[in-house]
Amino acid sequence: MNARSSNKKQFLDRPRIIDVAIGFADVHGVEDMTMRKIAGELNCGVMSLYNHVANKEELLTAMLDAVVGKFDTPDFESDWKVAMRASARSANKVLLCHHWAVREWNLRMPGPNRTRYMDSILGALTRANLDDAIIYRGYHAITMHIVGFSQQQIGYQKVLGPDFHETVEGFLSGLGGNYPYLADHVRAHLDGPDDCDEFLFVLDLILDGLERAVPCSPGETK
Amino acid sequence: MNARSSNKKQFLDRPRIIDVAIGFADVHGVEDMTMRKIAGELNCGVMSLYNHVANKEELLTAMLDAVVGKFDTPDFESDWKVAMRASARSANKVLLCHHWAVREWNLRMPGPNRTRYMDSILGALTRANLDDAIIYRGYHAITMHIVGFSQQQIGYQKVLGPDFHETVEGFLSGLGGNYPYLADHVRAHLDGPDDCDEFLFVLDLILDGLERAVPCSPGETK
DNA sequence: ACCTGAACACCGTTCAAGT
DNA sequence: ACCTGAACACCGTTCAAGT
Repeated sequence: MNARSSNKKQFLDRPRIIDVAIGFADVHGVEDMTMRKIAGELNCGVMSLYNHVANKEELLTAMLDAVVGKFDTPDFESDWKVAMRASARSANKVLLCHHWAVREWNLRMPGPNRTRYMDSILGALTRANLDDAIIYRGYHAITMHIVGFSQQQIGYQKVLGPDFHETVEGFLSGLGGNYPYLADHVRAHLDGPDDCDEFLFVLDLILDGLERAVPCSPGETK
Repeated sequence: MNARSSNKKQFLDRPRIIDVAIGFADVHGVEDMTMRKIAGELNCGVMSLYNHVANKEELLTAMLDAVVGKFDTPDFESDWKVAMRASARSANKVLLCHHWAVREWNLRMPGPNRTRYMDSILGALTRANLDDAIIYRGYHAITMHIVGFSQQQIGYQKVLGPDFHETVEGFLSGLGGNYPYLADHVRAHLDGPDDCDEFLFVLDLILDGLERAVPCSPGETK
C-alpha cells in the first residue's frame, strides 16, 4: 500500500489546476467554469484551490498564458513575411481550440509566455528593416488581426450554433425583402468559403501594406 | 395632485431600462451590472424588469444594438474610401464611449440597428465596384478592424489602469534586461502616439489593399 | 397588464479550525 | 505547509400573490 495515496490528501499543484481549468473551459465554456466545479473535477474542496491560486482572476490569467505558450514563434531564419504568416496561422489555430481565450486577451496583463511572444513578433518586424513608426503600428495591426479574426470566427460559430443552416435561413427570412446586400453576404456564408484562406488574405493585406508604407512622420500627408 | 404619481407605481418601459443599464455599464462596467442594481436605479423591484425584458442576456443584446444605432452609416454620395473612413471612425468613437460593448459584439445575434449597419457597409463596398469575393472578405476585414482595434485600445486602458505611467514602468523593470524589442515598444507607448492616426493608418492598409486586390484563384473573375 | 416579495439554486471568497 | 467546512454577501430567475 502506498502510504501517500490515503483517501483524503491529494497532490494538488498549480499546473494541474490550470490544466483542469483549461480543459473544463474548452468543453463547457468559461461562463460555466466555476471554482467549485474545478474543485469537483480535482476531487478536493473548493478552498483547497486557493492554496495555489490567488483567486479566479489570477487563474484565468494563468490559463491564458498557458495557451499563448503554445503559439509558434516566428522563425528568424526565414523571410519575415513567411515567418509571420506561419506564426500568425499557428496562433489562430491554437485560439480556435480554446474559445474562451480571446475574450481574456485584452483583459489581462501579459504573463511570461505572452511577454516572450510579443518580443518575438517585434523582433521579426525589426529584422524586416521597417521604419520604427511602421514597426510600432504594424505590431498592433498584426496582433489585432490574430485576436480579432479568431474572435470573429469563434463568435460566428457560437452565435449560429450547431444548427448552422437553420439559424441562417431563419435570419434570412427575418430580413424580409430589405437589406439585399446583407442577404447576399449571408447567403455567401452558406457556401462555406475557407476561413484559413481569408485569415491569410487579410494578414497579407496588412503585411504587404506595411512593407509598402512610407514612414509617415508627424504632419506628413498621405 | 397627479393621480398617477402615487408613491408605488412607476412608469417602467423597455427603452428606459435599456438606457439606465447602458449608463450603469458605462460608469461601473458590465461585470458590475446587476439586475438588482438596475432596479435600484429605477426605484422598482428586481422582478419588475422582467415584465419588459426576457432576461439579462436579452437586455445585453438590446443594449449593444442601441449603441450600434449611434454609428454613422457610410455616406453613399462620397467616394467609397472617404465614406468608409468616416463611418469607421464614428463607430470607433462610439465604442470607446461604451467600454463594455465590444465584448458583446461577437457574442450575440445582430439586432435591427446592427442589421441595418451591416447592410450599409456592404452597400458601400458594392458601390466601390469591387469583386464579389473581395467584398465578402473586405466586409469581414473592416468590421474586424473596427471592433478589434477598439477592443485593443480599451484593453490597454483597462489593464494599465489610471496610474498609467507607474504600471508601465513597473512592467518595464519586471522585464529585466531581456526582451529588448518589447521594452522599446513599451517605451514608445509612453510617448503617447495618436490612437486615431493609428486607427486610420491600419484601416487604410485594408482599404487600399482591397482596392488593389485581384479576385483570388477559385472564384476567377465574375 | 403590470408589479413584487419570498424563495431557490447557485456564485466567489473570508475565516477559523484542522493536519 | 497544505487542506477544508461553515458562513457571508452576493447573483439570476421561478413562482405565487397582489393590483
